[in-house]
Amino acid sequence: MKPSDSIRLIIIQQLSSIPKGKVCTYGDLAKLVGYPNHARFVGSVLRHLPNDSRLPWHRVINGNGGISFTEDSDAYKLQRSLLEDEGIVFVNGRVKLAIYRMR
DNA sequence: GTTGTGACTACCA
DNA sequence: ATGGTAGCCACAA
Repeated sequence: MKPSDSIRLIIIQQLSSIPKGKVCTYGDLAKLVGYPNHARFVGSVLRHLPNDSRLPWHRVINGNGGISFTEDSDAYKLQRSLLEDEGIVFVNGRVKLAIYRMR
């Protein structure tokens, strides 16, 4: 088992603890699990998640408060609608500040 | 080894 | 606000 595998597990564990209606950034998530500067790695972990995973991957957004997909992509539309279903409001492509962020 | 890549960030002009 | 750049670091080729 590679060291990065345990990081992966911790990231997934933290991810699953994000409550509905809240979101977290890649960088913050990385920092939460004790690995600052691993924002990209977090993204990489999410990218490799199985499609049937029940993890709330959609609650992870970038540091600008937006979705890290191009606006015309299917993934963008999916993530956004999932968040809006949880009551998260978007303003100008960004998550509205009042609801944005956990902890 | 080396190189290129990315669901990222922080800075700076 | 916006665009470019430079760190960042695991991973795949």
